[in-house]
Amino acid sequence: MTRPTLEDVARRAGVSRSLVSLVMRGASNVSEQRRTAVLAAAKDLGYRPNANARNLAQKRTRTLGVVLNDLHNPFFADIADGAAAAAAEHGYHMLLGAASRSVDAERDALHTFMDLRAEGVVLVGTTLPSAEIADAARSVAIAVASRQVRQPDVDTVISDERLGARLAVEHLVGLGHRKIAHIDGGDGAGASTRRGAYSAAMKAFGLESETKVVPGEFTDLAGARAVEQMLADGELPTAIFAANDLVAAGALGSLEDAGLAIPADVSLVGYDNTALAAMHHLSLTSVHQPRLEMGRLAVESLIERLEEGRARPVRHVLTPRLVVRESSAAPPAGARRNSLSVSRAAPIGRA
Amino acid sequence: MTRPTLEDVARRAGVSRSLVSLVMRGASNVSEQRRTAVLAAAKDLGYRPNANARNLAQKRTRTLGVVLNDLHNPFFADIADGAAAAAAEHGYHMLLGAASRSVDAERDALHTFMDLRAEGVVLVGTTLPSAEIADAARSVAIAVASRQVRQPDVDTVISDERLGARLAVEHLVGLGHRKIAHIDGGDGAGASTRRGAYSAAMKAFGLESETKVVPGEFTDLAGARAVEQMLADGELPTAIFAANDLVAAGALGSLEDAGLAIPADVSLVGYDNTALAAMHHLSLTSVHQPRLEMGRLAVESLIERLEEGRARPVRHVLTPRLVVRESSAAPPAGARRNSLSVSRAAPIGRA
DNA sequence: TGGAGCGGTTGGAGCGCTCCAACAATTGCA
DNA sequence: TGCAATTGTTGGAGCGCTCCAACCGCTCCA
Repeated sequence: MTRPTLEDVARRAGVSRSLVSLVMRGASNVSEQRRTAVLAAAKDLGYRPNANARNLAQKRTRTLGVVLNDLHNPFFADIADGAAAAAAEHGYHMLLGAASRSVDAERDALHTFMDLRAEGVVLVGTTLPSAEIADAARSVAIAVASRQVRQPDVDTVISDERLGARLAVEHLVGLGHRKIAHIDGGDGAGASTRRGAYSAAMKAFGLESETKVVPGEFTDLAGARAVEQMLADGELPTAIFAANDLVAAGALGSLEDAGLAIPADVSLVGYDNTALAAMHHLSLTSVHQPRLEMGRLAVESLIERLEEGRARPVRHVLTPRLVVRESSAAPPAGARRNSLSVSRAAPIGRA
Repeated sequence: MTRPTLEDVARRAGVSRSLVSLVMRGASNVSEQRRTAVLAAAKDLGYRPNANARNLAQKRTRTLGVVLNDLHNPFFADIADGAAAAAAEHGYHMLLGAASRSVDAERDALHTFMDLRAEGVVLVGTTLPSAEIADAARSVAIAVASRQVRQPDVDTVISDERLGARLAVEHLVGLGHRKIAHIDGGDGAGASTRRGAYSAAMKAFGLESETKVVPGEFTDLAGARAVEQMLADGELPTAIFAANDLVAAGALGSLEDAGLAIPADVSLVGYDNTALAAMHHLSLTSVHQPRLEMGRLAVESLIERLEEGRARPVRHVLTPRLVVRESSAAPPAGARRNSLSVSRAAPIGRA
């Protein structure tokens, strides 16, 4: 598999290496005759320029790396898509590195990009210690998406979590709810921020005393369990604000199994507005984050650093919005002053 | 951001470039004293070897590229995870290229990897013309996962679709179903194979006359629409074999909305056994493909080519299995000889 | 008629590394 | 005691490209 080089093409076309190089780079002042000769020779030989040699000689790579904490998270996938679109528009190659939720894998991917001399790296949802990020930022432009990192030289793109939680709570309060519980994401990435934002929102609406956080994690099973726990404790609220859509979906399942109707008996709000929430069958009210936009801004921040020489770090805080679907409505008539007393009925909907 | 080179490290440590190179590559016969001196100098300077220069000089990269047709497909993500694990075990770097379901983006990613002189490339679910794949295979080792490609020099890893469909149909037949419809994936990747496999399975069980393909695509909305269509036509079968889990989920929603219970009134089988199917709330019986294994085998095929010099192409056909959950059961009592006559009831489960 | 200017082309140096032959310093053994 | 073998270290060539100064042959115009 020894691939042809510039030299081979030059020889076959009867020109110098330099001329071939010019043609390959699409230079303008090359005679049409030679250009076609070179192109033909290149095609015959199946020649493709060696990017390693080119990068070395040019001292630039026009490549951006994106490190994804988890390939399975649709939220991250959207950010990557947004980043890809922006990279393409600006004429950069984009490479991905996937870390299966392992810090070591994240570090590996970051180092691989640094070694390849990627000009910038976007870290998406990574759990790398900020000191390491700051360290890397000394030799490559770095933007962090979907995580708070306050470091000089590191750009960040996040969405306003406090606002997101407030939108959810406000919506529910507007519908007449007071007992609004939060099933949290445990120690998942961003869970504590969201939990805090929920508490703050409750307080802002004078519902501090109704604040209730039920421990969970970012899975549907955790959502289901949390609801079962609430049912067992006889402390079901009239509305649940779940840490994300997956948790909300799990909660919904358990509620229906318990014979409760959504949203007639209990309202449900998720977070992230994933495809799951949009599913006709679930139709979850959910807080949307502008994911594509986040990826795009991360890349554009890098490009500002690279091409306009910006040095001062930038923080983008994007505005989430609430997408209202069918999982939220006014609380049941009798529940406005009291907590709903649950009569466990036989499951319906599934025989 | 001009990064330090070997030369800089050598000067600072008071040794030759060669010695630094040896240390960086972990060579054994270097005195302990110099090794620590070099390491210290490298650390002070924040030195990381330039992979471009190294790859160029070494004429190898120990890098594999993975081109994903779609970052959002959890099926592909699992294949990538399997590939990553195998690559790491064999000491290769793995880079991802994501194409948002665009052939052009797939081609771009493939070419980027070829230009970087990746030693092998795994194409996951790509829609690239086979001629192009064959062409690329002349200069880099290529394995294709989750798609049929019969080309010399190209390894393939697929799962046995005919068996998968047979498992689904067999399961339903075993439960007593005869009217088993298929909601297909339209012209999505692999949809026609699956459709054919369904027809073949129906025939194998002597149910050729009951064969019914309802057109759809790989979305939950299509699944929902297909069911609505069947309801409108008054031709609801007792069981539905959906092209994938998303379609099954959509179908389930429409069925429940129509007041039908799953699996009491209609049984449902999905495909891919995604996280969606496993969700407590849906609990879909589904055909599982060994996805991680597929990724692993793709990478191992490449490594056989690279390290053992295998030239003859290899085709891995993996065995799917059925994961039975709660969406399938025996057909309703009266339905065994006749088609179910649907009495449209008010939706339940959701008020 | 003799430059200046221009489009097109070329050789050579250099990018940061590896690899190899060669060498210096030590050790082992006849 | 002499020489081979061994261990540790080094300079230089070369990987495949880009970039730059220089050059060639023309045309154009003073």
